[in-house]
Order: sequence, then structure tokens, then C-alpha cells
Amino acid sequence: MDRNKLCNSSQDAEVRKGPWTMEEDMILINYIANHGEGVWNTLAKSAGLKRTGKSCRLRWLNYLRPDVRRGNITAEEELLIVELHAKWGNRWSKIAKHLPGRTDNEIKNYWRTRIQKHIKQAENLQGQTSEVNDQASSSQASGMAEPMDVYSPPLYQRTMEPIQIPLPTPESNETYWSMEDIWSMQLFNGD
DNA sequence: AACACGTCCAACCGCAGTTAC
DNA sequence: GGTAACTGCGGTTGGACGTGT
Repeated sequence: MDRNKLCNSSQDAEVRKGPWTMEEDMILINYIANHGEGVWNTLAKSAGLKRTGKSCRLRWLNYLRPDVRRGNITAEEELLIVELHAKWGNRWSKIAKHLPGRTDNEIKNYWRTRIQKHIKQAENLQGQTSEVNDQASSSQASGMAEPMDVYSPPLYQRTMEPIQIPLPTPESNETYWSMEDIWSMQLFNGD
């Protein structure tokens, strides 16, 4: 890396935060389409975005990348997430590598909001039933009983719903555009 | 109809590891 | 070898949206 150039990057006055606008998305997409991913901080500057390199990277990886899959996590993916989480714990990026098109952020959110909830429910259920025979099993429980051990797939039937990809509705999104919108525009532009 | 509450997800923050000087 | 800057990762937060009362 060229540190002489990089040293100046922290001196930029204003840095935008918060939700990305369609304009910013288009700038980032077009810039990466033309120049590749490269060094994020210099990319942000060169593209004329008032964002940090970090922010650009996150936006690109989690949302703008063409191979990012939108839509519900399938039952198969869910099972895989559960398996891999049992294996590796909260190594979301590692888990994400085994789920093509899914981002670590998406998997992390999914885990926190849905699976963890179901696990708690399952634990509660088990807690109730185990109260009956807790004396017998208490010696066994210490040192193990990871939450994953009580995971039960039938609880997650909600994700069996078909994936629904919303159609672009430009009139309803004045400022913030879905990935489908952006990429349909990309195709339109021929990039 | 209005409010309260819960859920979901995009984005930010801080830390650790890596790399270039 | 030390230092500074960058990248990548995991945790957390804030706001939008949906649902129940």
C-alpha cells in the first residue's frame, strides 16, 4: 500500500453516516464495475463518496454485490447454519462461506433474531420437562449442554415459505432502492 | 384510529490481525 | 523491529415495519 497517500485519508472533513442513498449505491457499483474492489479507503475517495472505506466495503459485501442472494433463508440453509454454528460457534464469516450468496451479517442477524429465539423456546420446553426428572440427569448436564444440543428442526417450519422477491416499485422508494432495482438499472446501463 | 410493543435488518463501532513503510 | 494504517470480523444499536390491544 502507498502510505503517503493513505495518511491523508483521515483528514477528510465530513463523513456521511446512516442509510445509503440510491445515488451512493450507483456511484459505488459503477466505480467497482470499472475499477474493481481495490483499497477501500482510496476507493471511497476516488469514487467521490463521503463514506469511510469500511462503510463502502460493508455496503458492497452485504448488499450491492451481484451474487448476494436476497430472500428468505431456506430450510436447507437453516439446517446448515445450525450445523456449522454448532461446529464453529459465532464464526459468521466462516459459516457464510459455506452458504453461497449469504453474508455473515445476514446469517448473524438470522441467528440472533430467529434461531436463538427458537432455541430459547426449546430450552424452556426442555426445562419444564426436565424438571420432572432433573435429579436423574443433573450429573450429566454439567460441562456440556450447549444450546445447540437442544435444537429441533421441526420448530422452523416458517422458513419453508417460498422465497419472495419483491418487484421494483420506484414510486414507493424515492430515496432508498432495493438491490433488484439497482441491478436492473445496472443491466439497463449495460455495465 | 391510535398507541404500545415486538421483530427484523442495515449500518455502525471497536477490536484483532495483517501489511507496508 | 516498531509503528501506523488498513481490512475483516463479531457485537451492538437504531429505526422501520408489523401486530396486538
